[in-house]
This record gives sequence, C-alpha cells and structure tokens, in this order.
Amino acid sequence: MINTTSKRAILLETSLELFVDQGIQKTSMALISEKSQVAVGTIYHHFKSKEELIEGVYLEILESLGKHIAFTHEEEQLDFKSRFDLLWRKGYDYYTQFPNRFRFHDTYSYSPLISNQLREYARGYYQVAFDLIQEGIREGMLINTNPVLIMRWLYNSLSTIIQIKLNHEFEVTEDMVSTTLEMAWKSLTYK
Amino acid sequence: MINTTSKRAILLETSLELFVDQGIQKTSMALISEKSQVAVGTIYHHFKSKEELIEGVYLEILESLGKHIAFTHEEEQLDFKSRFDLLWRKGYDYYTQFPNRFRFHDTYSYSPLISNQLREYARGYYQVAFDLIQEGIREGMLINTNPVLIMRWLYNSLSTIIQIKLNHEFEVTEDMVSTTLEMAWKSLTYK
Amino acid sequence: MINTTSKRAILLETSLELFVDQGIQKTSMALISEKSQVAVGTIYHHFKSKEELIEGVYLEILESLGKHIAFTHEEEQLDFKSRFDLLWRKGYDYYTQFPNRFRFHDTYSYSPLISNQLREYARGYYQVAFDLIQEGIREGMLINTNPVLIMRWLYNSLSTIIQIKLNHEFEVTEDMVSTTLEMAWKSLTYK
Amino acid sequence: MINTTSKRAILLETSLELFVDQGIQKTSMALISEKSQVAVGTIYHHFKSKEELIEGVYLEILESLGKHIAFTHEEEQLDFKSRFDLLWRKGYDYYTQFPNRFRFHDTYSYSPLISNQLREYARGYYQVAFDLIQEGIREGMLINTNPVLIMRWLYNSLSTIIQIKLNHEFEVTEDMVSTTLEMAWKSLTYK
DNA sequence: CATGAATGAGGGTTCATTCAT
DNA sequence: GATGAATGAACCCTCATTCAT
Repeated sequence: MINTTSKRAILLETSLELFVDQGIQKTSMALISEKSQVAVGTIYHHFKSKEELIEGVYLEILESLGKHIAFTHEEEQLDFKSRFDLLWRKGYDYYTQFPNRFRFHDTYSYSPLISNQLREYARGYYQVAFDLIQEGIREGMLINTNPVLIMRWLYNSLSTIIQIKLNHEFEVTEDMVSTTLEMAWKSLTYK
Repeated sequence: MINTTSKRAILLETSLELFVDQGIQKTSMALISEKSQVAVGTIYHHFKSKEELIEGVYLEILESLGKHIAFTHEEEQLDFKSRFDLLWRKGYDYYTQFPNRFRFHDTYSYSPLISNQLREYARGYYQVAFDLIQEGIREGMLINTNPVLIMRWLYNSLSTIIQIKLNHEFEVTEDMVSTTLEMAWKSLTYK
Repeated sequence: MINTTSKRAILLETSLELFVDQGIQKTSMALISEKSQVAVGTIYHHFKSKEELIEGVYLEILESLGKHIAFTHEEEQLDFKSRFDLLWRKGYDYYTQFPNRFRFHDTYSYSPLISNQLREYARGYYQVAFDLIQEGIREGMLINTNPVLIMRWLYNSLSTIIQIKLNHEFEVTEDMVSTTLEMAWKSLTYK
Repeated sequence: MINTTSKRAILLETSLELFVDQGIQKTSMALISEKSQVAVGTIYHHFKSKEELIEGVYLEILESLGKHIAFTHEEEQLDFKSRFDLLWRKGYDYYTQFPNRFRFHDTYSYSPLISNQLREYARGYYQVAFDLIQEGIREGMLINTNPVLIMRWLYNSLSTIIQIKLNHEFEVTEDMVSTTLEMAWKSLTYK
C-alpha cells in the first residue's frame, strides 16, 4: 500500500513536470512511463485513462493548495485586512514553492482539457477565499461588486507577480511583492 | 491573387476557431482542411508546417490588435488619464469584438507552443502601451514600479472582466466594466 | 521471447522480399505490415524507423554471409589455391541459395540508403576474404596490387555469374561457374 | 527551339545530379523544378511523367556513351587487341569524365525503376561491344563462353576501378588502370 | 510554351490503450 | 498488482500530377 501510494505520487509528479515542460498533448504515456520508471500498464492501474491522469494532477494541485491556504483557528481571529493579506501571501508562498503547480494551473485551468464540471468541483478547495471576499463585501470593507470578479482579480494579481518571478524577466524583490499586494488591496477598497 | 489572399485569411480564421474550441493539439490539419474547404496540401502551400500556422494565427491577432489600439494624432493630444482610459477601452473593445482572438491569446500566449522568440517579436505590436506606461511613471502619474509589472497588471485587469463576459458567468454591465477600469487605475496611482 | 525473436525475423524476411521486388522506397511500412501480418506499430517496437529496418536487413545478410564463408579449422590447413577456390565457391553457394540476399546486396550496398558508417562496420563480416587476399599478395601468389581492388574484383566476378543465373538470361552450367572462377584466378596471378 | 532543347538538357542534367546524390525517389519534382529554375508545369511539358524523366536520363547516358565508344573508320582497321584495349579505355574515359553518369548507371541500371523493355532497347547503344566480343570468340582470340557473360565481365572490370576512383578509397594511378585492363584481358584469353 | 497554386492519396511515425504473462 | 509487447487509428506532412491563367 505504501508502494501504491508512492507510485501514484510519483506518477502525478512526473506527469506535472512533463506537462508543464512540453505540453500535455505532447507528453505521451510512454514518456511518463519511462521518466517515472513505472510500466505503462501500471499507469493504467492507477488512472483509468490519460484524461483521468490529467484530472488527477489538476485536483491534487488544488487540494494541496486548499490545505495550504486554510486558516488556523488562531488566524480566524485576525482582523479582515490581516486575513486578506495572509491569504494572498499564502497563495504567493504556495505557488512560489511549487512553480510547476503554478505553471500547470496558469496554463491549463481554462483550457478545454479541463472540463467545466471538474473546474466547478475544484472550486470547493478555495472556498475559503470566496468566504473572505463575501465577508468583506458584507462588512463594507471591499467594494460592492460581483465576488467572482473579485476572486479573479485577486488570482490575477497573484499571477502577475508570480509569472514575472518564474520567467526571470527581472528580479522580484520583497518590496515588489508587497507593492503588488497593496495594489490589489487598494483597487478593491473604497479609499 | 485575390483568391490566394483569401485562402490564407480563411485558413487563419478557421484555425483560430478550431484552436480555441478544442485546443491546438487536438485540432488536426485534416480537420482544418475540411472546415475551411481547402485541401491539406494547399494549407502547406501557405504555411510550411502546423507550427507556422499557429504562429500565423498568433501574429495576425497581435498585428490587428496593434492597429486597433494605436492612437490617432488627435488622441495623442489628450491628457494622460484620458489616454490611459482610451487604451484600456480599446483593448476591451477589440477583445470583446473578437472573442476567439481573446481566448486564443489568453490560452496560448504563454504556452510552450509559442516560442519565446516569437513572443519577443510580437512585443512591438503593443509598444504603444509600454510607451504610455513609461510616460506615466516618468511624469509621476503612475506608481514607480517596473513597467513590465504594470503592463501585465493592466492586461490581467482587462482579462479578468473579459473572461467573465465571455464565459457568461454572469451578465457584465457597463458599470462593471468601468468599475474594473477604475480598479486598475486606482491600484496604479498614488492617491 | 520466442515470439519476439520470430517477429523480428519475419519482418526482416518480408522486408527483404519487398525491397528486392519493388524497391526500398516504393515499399511502404503499411505494406510490410500487411504482408508480414504484424501491426505497423509493432514494427516500430522492433525497429525505431524505416531506416533502421533497412539497416537491419543489410546487417543480417552480411552477418549470415560472414558465418557461411568462415573457414573451419581443417579448411585453414589447405593450400592457398584451394582456399581461394573454397572462398569463392562459398560465396557463390550462399548467394545462390539466398537469391534475394544477393539482389539486395547488389542493388543497395552502394546506394545512398546505406550509410558509409554502416558499410564500414559491415566490413568486419568479410574480413576473412581480405585476410586471404593479403596473404596471397605477401606470399607472391597474387599480383601485387591494392587489396581493395582485388576484393572488388572478386566480388564482381561472383556477381557477374550470379546476376546471369538469377536473371535467367541463359542456363548457367557448372562448367560456366568453374570457367568464371578460373577467369578470376587467372587474372589475379602472374602466369 | 534552342530554348526548348536547352531546358530539356538542363532538366536532364539537374535530375541526374539529384538522383545520384539523394536517390531517385527522394528527389521530388518540386526539387528538380527549384534547382533547375524551371517551373513544375514546364517539366511536364518536356516529360509526361517522372517515370519518363527517369527514362530520359537513362537513355541519354547510354546514347551519349554509345557515341563516345563508337569506332572511327581508322580505328576499325586496328588489330583485335588494339580495339579491345581501345574500347575499354573509351569506356573508362567516358565514365571518368562524367562521374554522375557512371553512378547513375551503376546504381539504377538493374533497379526495378528501369523496365526490362527499356534495358533491352538500350542494348543497341553498346552493340559495338557485343560485336567485338563475338568477333573475338569467332576468331579464337577470346575464350569460348557466352558473350553475355563476357560483356558483363568487361563492364564489371571497368566498374571495379571506376568505383574505387570515384569513392576516393585510394589514389588510382595510370599503372593501376592498365593493370586492371590487363587483368580483364588475361582472364578472357587462352594464354 | 510557361507558370505555380491547388489537389488528396499515400507516406512514415506516434500513441492511448489493451491484455497475456 | 505489475509488466511491456502488440495494436491500428490518427497524426503531420510530401508529392506527382493537373489546370486555369
């Protein structure tokens, strides 16, 4: 069982790497087999099809992200702005720590390879973010516009700075990160 | 000669549509041939390879975008904020008018299917945006951070609202659009 | 494993036949697949490409020829003329027994489809012939000219009579064969 | 008309070169068109098909060879051995002067790309060689074996030395050439 | 005569998936 | 569970040939 778990994990990790490096469709099952040292047939024991493997990669990323950004009981007690900052920082940390997961998410989350149904389902993993946004609107801390718009706005603010960091377009300083965070906050508040 | 030109245009249009609907890699040359009523061999008269066809689609979009967002002489005379708004609105108009072009750009501009060299080359088409940003920083109208960061931030602000509009997640009102534009402006200015 | 070996052998045999009958380039992988009752994909399990399949056919012929013409310990004891005759006769026997192998070799061994590197490598298989020639020159049995010239001369003498036999231009009698061998010998000796 | 003739000649020459360098089948009509600066359609004005173009190359070589080796009235008066040597030398000269023609002939004259009918027809171009051989046998100058065998033997003797020369396996001296000629003569005579 | 864009059958090759071991 | 040889449909691309100009 330990072996099984580990094979699944190895497969997900190898697939993620290959998907990000050369594209999902250009990554053949044979290549995944070779790089992960797991026979092709064995892959099909763990995932019914390539499609399911792709979904597995997608879900694992979101599930793990969800765990990473969840608030502890103590954090729940913080004021709104602190929790806003904290959530943004946690997202930043997560994707910075796992660049391939960011790249995968950024490239494929809106591609036709991920079904709408799956996308819908995955929403649960970052419900905490939606909750915070809704609380902010209710309490008058955030501007009163559609939460989905704000959600995307926040993701895009994160994405902006992480893309730059990962593409090495220029060195990203801590100053820049906090500037970006402040830009996001300023744009979503009344003054 | 009119025919020739038109064949190329038809191919680009059909390809764009199919690329966006089902993904570039899932779109076979045979399907493009069928949908565009142009023999496979003929496609290869106009584009040396599938790769070159993809690049053709990419470049055509950016070139056309570039023309659309260029300032007229009169517009050049406007004050900074007016030009900022105008540019953003032009981008919004363009992508709203050509949804597939937006989807293509949004999905593939950072995928491994577009080479860095091509991306670099295409930058020329939206140089006007860079120029405006740099002017804004120089003149103290925009916060003093890296122009590339601002560039992406602006694109992402556009992308946020267009994605929502095209995905019909909810109705996008003119109010919402101007709100989004204001969010972008507010986040990039000092007060 | 027996199956594997046999599939490879079947493929080599079928390919040889088709290559000889209609030319290498006119022989499609699909046709080889059909005639050998082996799926196209399976051919690519055994040979990385059509080129490698061609090389496989070439090498197998030369390797098998090499084994056929090797001297036994007893044969090694014979005098020079006897070994000369024996070698020539062995070559004649081999190619007469496997007409397709002769045709392949005769048609393609100097074509651009066989790389120089491969040709070089294959030389090892008929090293025994070179050795005999060099001994003959050293011992004064053969005229003192370049061994490569003699090598080709001998192959051509063989080729002359086999071509006639296989093309059924007229009946080749044992007398004719021995006449040809004597012509080769006479032309390479001093008197 | 001068133009026509010249285009045909250019096409034959270019085709010969390409056929020899990369193989007949790998040489596309488009490539011939490009290298010879003659539009594809125009090639089809001069040759009904690729097959006819190949045949054209083949026949032109043999026709030209035929003219080159024909005896003048004076040469007809020479004794047998002199004419034997002369014919062999003329063949050697011709192929040495036009290496590509030799290569083409050597590679393709027995390939399935040249029909038996055509081969038969082309025999007329070197009838002079057959005549000489038959005279030699009749007069007791040459051994009494099948003329076809002798014909091939002679061609192979030529081929042996020319192959070596063209492949630059080692430097071919005039001594070597005359040695080869003597080998051919010695092997075909009684003493 | 000359041109070269257009054609589509057919080429070599890949690859997700299956299944006997 | 694990393996990897076997499968054949489908892929991208080439090419001999045609024909409107």
